[in-house]
Amino acid sequence: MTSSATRHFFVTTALPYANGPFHIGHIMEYIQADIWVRFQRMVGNKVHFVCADDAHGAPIMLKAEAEGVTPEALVAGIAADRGKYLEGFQISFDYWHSTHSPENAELSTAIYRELKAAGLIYVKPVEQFYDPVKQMFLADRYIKGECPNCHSKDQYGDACEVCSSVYAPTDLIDPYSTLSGAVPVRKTSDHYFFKLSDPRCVEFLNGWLNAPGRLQPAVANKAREWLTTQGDQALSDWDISRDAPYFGIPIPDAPGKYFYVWLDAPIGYLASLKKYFDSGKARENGEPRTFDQFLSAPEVEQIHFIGKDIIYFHTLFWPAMLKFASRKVPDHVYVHGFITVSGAKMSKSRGTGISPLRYLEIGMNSEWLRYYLAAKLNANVEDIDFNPDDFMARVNSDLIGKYVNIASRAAGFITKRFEGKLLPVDGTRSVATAKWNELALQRETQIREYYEERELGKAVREIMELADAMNAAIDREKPWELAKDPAQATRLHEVCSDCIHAFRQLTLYLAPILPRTAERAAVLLGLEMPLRWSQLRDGGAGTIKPYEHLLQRVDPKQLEALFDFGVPKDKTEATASATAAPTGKSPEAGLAEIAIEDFAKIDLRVAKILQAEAVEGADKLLKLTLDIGDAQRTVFAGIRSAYTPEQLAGRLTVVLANLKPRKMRFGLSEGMVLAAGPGGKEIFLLSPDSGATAGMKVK
RNA sequence: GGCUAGGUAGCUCAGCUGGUUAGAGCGUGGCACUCAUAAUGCCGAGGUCGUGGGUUCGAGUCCCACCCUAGCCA
Repeated sequence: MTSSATRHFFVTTALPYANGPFHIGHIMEYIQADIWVRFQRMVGNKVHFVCADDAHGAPIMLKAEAEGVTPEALVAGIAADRGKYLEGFQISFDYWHSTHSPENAELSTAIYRELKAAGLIYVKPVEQFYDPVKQMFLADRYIKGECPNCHSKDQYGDACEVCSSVYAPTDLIDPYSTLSGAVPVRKTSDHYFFKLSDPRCVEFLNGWLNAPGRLQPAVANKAREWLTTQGDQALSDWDISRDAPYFGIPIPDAPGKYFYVWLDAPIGYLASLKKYFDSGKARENGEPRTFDQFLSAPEVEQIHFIGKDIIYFHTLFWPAMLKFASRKVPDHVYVHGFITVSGAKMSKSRGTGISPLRYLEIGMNSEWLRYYLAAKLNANVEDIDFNPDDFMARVNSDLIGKYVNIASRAAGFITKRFEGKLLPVDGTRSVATAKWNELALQRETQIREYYEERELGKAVREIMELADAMNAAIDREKPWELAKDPAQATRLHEVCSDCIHAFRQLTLYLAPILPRTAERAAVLLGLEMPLRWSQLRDGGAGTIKPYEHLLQRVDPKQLEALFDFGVPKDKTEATASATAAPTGKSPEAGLAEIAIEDFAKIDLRVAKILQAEAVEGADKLLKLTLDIGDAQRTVFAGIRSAYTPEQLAGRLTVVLANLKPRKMRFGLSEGMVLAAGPGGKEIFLLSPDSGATAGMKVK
């Protein structure tokens, strides 16, 4: 029952850069947005949900060149793969387009012309590094050199990774192009700028940012800080042009100039929507208006889901661009944090993180992930952690043990004893389960609000509380005992009918998160599709089909397979392999006594460190080659924060030689060197007194 | 370095504008039960709320400093 009028939404997720497949972070964002979108549809609102590939820019141009294909072909290849991810995770986009499209070129050009007409575009010469071999200007990331501050070699053009100082690429000592190796030359070229510092922009943005409820408070704060900072950090104008060669959209009346990819990327939201309308798909979805009518309609709420890394573009440039191109501005930008894996930041280069494709390929249920993420997501800009043990516990306990279990406990009786027939809901009956319906409906408003506010974790908690209450009520009624007494048949029928009605309501509450399970449950229950929030109040008599399992449990083997890249399952293991002492606790407090036989199982030996080297891609590990007397061993030790390779080579230490070898991403670690200390810089490697030689047993 | 957010039971997280013995779920210990995908129910154990100061009759909740984590710095 919606008392308010139907709302109309235009919803997007951030456009993924088309130089590679989706990673788990993309999928998380899509799942978050998709759950919200499905919820809105269920309560009767109209949503048009689109996205597109972000196809332009130098990285794609260069990658295509490296692979010997055209940028178009590269992007098409990426796009061809998108569908299996989106279907696999049940992301219900209405349209998926590309920024490399006629619609986007048309819209970008039009918006640019309007900004120009508004007096917000100007041209200014810019001196930049230029690669004389590749014959192109170089973005900061394509220039390396020696840090002007700490003199570390091979630092990028914008900041030093060693001393963290920030500088201009022209400050680098002995700069070189990472593309050709050539020494870059300075060259001047005209660049086009969007005058964000214009008082009109600043005034507009102040108003836009401060509109109540528009942005999450943390996001509004951040944007306001950017907007109001004075001095050399003050808001500056935005360089929106790039010189040829560039894969992008040509700037009108400016030969050899292209729009910077970040100008046409957000316009891609509109381009995708336009294509969706022009292709007739919007009409199929019940939207009679044209693209222009819809986009400019005041009641249409325009909403962007994005990650916290691109707040700057979406809260300053994007609304300002739209405003001064005389268009409607976004109503909300909803920002989420990143996903970490076992507490470690995911990173493609390090190979950590979860491959969404692998997740699907090894047969893991997409709804497990949808549920797990929903259980952890909130409306804040907070990172959330994917923890394998937590994942399994959460999914198995909540979805199987609590939710599905309710149907599973009652359906057998209904089918075998009552020919599948349900009694209608009746709160006046004396059975313990009869009151539950009322309880479930009391929580409706709250659950609805949580969905609306993107407090998915809270919604899940609320729903699971209901499931707990039902399971407890079933235990009070003991249907298995009622079943033994023919005189109690009616009572049994009442209890079990209540269970199935409860299952229907829980299914509806969970449907935005578990669309496929909800659909299968709907078949079982004979519910009309698509599912609607109003079916919470159905509660009549009905007939169900014989029950089949709707969801499987998470199998630990699958989780192992998911992480079987040699990545340590939890990052403490990697460091623990080097620090034998339990941190912070005295041994007598932490460990039980052992017998001498136990100690005899431990093969400790003096080892000579023949070689020590940093491990590329692991900032905590050193790779050690050890002489342990009769053999050489490779050991990865998490001691890089305390030792440099030079300090270690040649010295003696103690190694646990019969530790089960551990496969790591970087290779096999065949032992553990002993060290003490809490970690960080305070790690102290053990050494024998002088006279000891490699291979001697420690006893 | 500047800024932002966070640091609460083994794990994942709630704790509104400061107010009686700090909560939940999972895990764990015990008991019960067997309808249910080793599912469910009942009872219990577990926290000096990052550290150190301060304000207050009273602080996880406000202020200051510091430590740690993550991110942003166009």
